[in-house]
Amino acid sequence: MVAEKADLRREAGQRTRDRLLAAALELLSERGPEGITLREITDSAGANVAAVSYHFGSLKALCDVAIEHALERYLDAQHEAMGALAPEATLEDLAAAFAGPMIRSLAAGGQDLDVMRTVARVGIDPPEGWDRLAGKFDQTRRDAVRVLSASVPGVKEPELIFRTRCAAGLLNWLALAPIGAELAAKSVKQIERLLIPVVAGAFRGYPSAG
Amino acid sequence: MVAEKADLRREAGQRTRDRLLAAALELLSERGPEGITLREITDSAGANVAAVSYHFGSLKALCDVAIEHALERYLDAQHEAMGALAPEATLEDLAAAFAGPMIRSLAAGGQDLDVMRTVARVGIDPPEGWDRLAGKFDQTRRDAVRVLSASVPGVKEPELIFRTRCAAGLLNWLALAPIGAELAAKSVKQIERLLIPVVAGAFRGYPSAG
DNA sequence: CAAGAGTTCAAGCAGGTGTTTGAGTTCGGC
DNA sequence: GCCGAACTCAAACACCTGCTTGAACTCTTG
Repeated sequence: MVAEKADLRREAGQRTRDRLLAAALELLSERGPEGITLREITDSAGANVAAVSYHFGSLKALCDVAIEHALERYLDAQHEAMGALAPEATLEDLAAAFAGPMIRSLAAGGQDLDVMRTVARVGIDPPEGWDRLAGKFDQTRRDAVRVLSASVPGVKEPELIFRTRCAAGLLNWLALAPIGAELAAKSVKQIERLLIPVVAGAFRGYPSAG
Repeated sequence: MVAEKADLRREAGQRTRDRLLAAALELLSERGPEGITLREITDSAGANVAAVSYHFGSLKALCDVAIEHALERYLDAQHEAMGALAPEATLEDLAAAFAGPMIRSLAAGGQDLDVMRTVARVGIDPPEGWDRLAGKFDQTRRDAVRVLSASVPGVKEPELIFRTRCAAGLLNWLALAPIGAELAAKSVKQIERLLIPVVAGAFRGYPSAG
């Protein structure tokens, strides 16, 4: 309780660092790492161009940190949703948990949605970004397959993984495409009513093998 | 049969125009309109930078023409596939027709896949691009809903449209994301075996209302 | 108070951007 | 053979890119 001196210089520095990260996240969610400009970020954050070099070393490093932060928040949300699932959960339970973070982010907008869109872009914009981060999605995929293998009999694991990746891809598409923006105008309940049957149907497949 | 003089100047001009369009299409499919460079296109096409201004007026105009061409080829393929469907086609028939062009393009690669990816990017990269082209997708959507309304009873048309857009979104995601690249290594038959149950399942929804 | 670390800032750098220009080449029509 | 149209080209343009620099400012420490 002693060395709690408020070093105002460091606090101010942290604040501009955070503002830079927030501005970068918002712009990354809109245009991706390639469509972003150093001056855009610093203008939006109310900082000098040199602040990026000072706090992060380079524009690319700032983007990497912002993306990593976003991915962390994304995975936390997914992990929390999937972790609460019992192994004998129904397909609808699984679909609701799997799509839950995206549905809530769509309805909420703001930084939550920025996070989802930024992560979604990882899958399409920079080939090297995906290579570095691909492994991070394994856990959620395994969580889903665990439930699926009970709920969708007669379909082998590689195919269940494929269906999980399709469902994730669809959700990512919603985060980025105009249809997601239209969806975002609705309430959580309305979005669930529309989306969960689709996700669950994709999981189950047709004709069903069981 | 008379005025068929071969004007070599014009033919040569058309050839560089076509090379520019082909190079633009390939780069657009990889990085989208924002991630593209004039010199990249002209280098790849073996043309001078001024050729773009001469033949198209500007880089943006070249991209617009390339995207429009791609969209045309895309819609032709979809229209052909969906047009052959009988109103009483099964859900699997519909899914096979709906996903057919994408499946074949994934397996074929090359310019066919470039077309699909370029069109897919229209949905996410430039907000104004979608506004201009959104109407072009209505016909295919109506074709799908026509079959769906018979095969998926108890679900109203707006929801059927939503499911169709989800299916299209998933296919677009496959065109752009790494999972599509993995899929592309397989044969048409293998891709169909994996993908059609997912698309048909998304169309049908779960639990099925009928 | 002076020394110094942490942070911000205007200015400037080399290099890349899309576009224009004016001369140059190639060919058909007279 | 010569004119003019179609086309290509190197050079230059004004602007924008990410990044660095050296001086300033702010606050802590001694």
